Formats: sequence, structure tokens, C-alpha cells
Amino acid sequence: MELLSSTTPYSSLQFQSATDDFLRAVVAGPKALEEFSQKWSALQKGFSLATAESKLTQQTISMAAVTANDISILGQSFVDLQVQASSIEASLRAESEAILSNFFGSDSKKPNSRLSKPSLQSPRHPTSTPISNALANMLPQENGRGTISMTESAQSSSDPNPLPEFIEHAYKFFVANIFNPYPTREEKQAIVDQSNTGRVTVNSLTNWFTNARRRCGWADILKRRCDGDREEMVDLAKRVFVQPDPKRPVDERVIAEFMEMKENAESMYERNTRVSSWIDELDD
DNA sequence: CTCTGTAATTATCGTG
DNA sequence: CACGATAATTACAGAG
Repeated sequence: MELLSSTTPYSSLQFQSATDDFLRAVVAGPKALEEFSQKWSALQKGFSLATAESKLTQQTISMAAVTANDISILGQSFVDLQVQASSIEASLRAESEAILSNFFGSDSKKPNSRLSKPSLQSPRHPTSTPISNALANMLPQENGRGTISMTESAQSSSDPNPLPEFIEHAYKFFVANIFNPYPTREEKQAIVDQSNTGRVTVNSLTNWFTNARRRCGWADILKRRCDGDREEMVDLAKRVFVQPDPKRPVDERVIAEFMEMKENAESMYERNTRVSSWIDELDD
């Protein structure tokens, strides 16, 4: 609240400095990113509201979109690096597990042992580094409320997350690619590789993405605004989330629809990542 | 491959 | 606590 104070609600200046802030935060590390994330969220939230009330000039809107684009691209690049790194780590771990299981013989596929399976070492957190978490939490965001942030809310010990292993990675991809939530086969495979402990398949991931597009409202906009034309939809979404096209400005109402859609996607993520009551029954 | 419709399953909430 | 209603998810079939 105090962030976007008083008189001038939105100047393009705020958006301009955001890019610099972001870069500084990336360099400074996860904690700074977290901070930036909150500022950025607040900024977007306010922007969203102002948009709804048509209080912004086209110029400010453009500036906002351009900044969002910059941040999105930069953030995406970092996320990609993280994803690749963890993918490599995953295959290395898989390899060493294979080797170990040769030693101990047996135990290659065990359908229902989900809780056990202490793998080799890292109790949890194999593929999620602080940076990638912070980035993925914040990437194209708004929604200032405490997103997952493993850093504080669920600290140390048991960091649960017994959900289907893929959803964390899938959601991150989804939110980070909200302007084009259609992973290629390779990208799906990468997500599966990162999360797989046995039963996650590319096919189920494909289903998940289809359902996710439907649930967050992407499918709805696709049908209503683009007559089911996916190319057109992605092009439109890019003009909203990535880079505005001065020659083809997007109607404010459409922008609002996309913002809402993105919010839905993010709240799905929250819903599914938060630790809930039942976890209490797990310990001891 | 994706989209829509839908069945099956699971989690959550209000009530007696 | 157990129940029934409701919401959310996942998987699948049929069509394009």
C-alpha cells in the first residue's frame, strides 16, 4: 500500500525503474528477489485496478507492458537456466540411483511407496533452488499475497508437498509462459524428468495442461475472443503480457480479462502448493 | 495435438 | 463423528 503512495498513482517512471530494480535484485540474491516480487506485485495489482477503472493513458499502459515484457524475458532466461541445471542434476541423480540399485539388486519399480524412498541424499528440495523459486513465484505476477515462498512460510524440516510430483514444475512453467502455455514435447519431457518418481507421464502432463488452460480461463478467452484460433490467441496474449504492438493496441477489457486469467492461474498454484491441515496428521 | 464434455475420484464444508 | 452436498482435479473419449 505505502509503496504506490499518494498523488500520482501511476507514472511510467515506476515501471521504468522496475527493470533496474529487478536486475539489482537478481544479482543480490533470493532475498532481494522476494522483496522485489512484493513491490512488483503491488505495482501490478494497482495497475490492474486502475485499468479496470480506465484511469490510465495508453502511454502508461504501453510502458507497463514493455516493462513487464523486459522483466518477463529476463526472468524467463534465469528460470530457463535453472531448469536446465536441475534437469541435468536430475539425470545425474537418476543415473546414480540406477547404479546403486544395481548394487543392492532389486527395487526398480515400486508402485506405491511414495513417502519412503529417501533417495540418496537431499531430503526434499532437489530441483528447487532459492533463486528459481523466487523467480518463478514472481515472474509475471501480481497477487501480492504470500505466495508460497519456501523461504519463510514453510521453513526447515518437513517441507511437504506430497502432491503429484509434477505440479510444482508444471505450474511454474504455466505461469511463466502464461502468454503461450503450450509446452513442446521436449519441454513436457523436461518437466517430467524433473519431477518423475515413477508415475508421471508426458501424457498425464498433457492432460494437466489442457485442464489448466481450461480452469484458469485461457480456453474461454480463446473461444470468445479468438474464435478458437490458437495462433491468434497467442499473438494476442503476447501483446498483453510480452510486448504491446502500437499498431494494434489491445482493448482494455480484453487486457482485464487476461489479467484475471493470470490471477486464476496463480491462485491455482497457490491453492495447490499451500500446506494444509492434513499435514499435521503426518508427523509422528 | 488440442478442445469440449464428462465420469470418477478426492478434498472440503456445513449440519444433525 | 458421520453424513451428504459441493467444489476441485484428473483422466479419457470423441471431434476437429
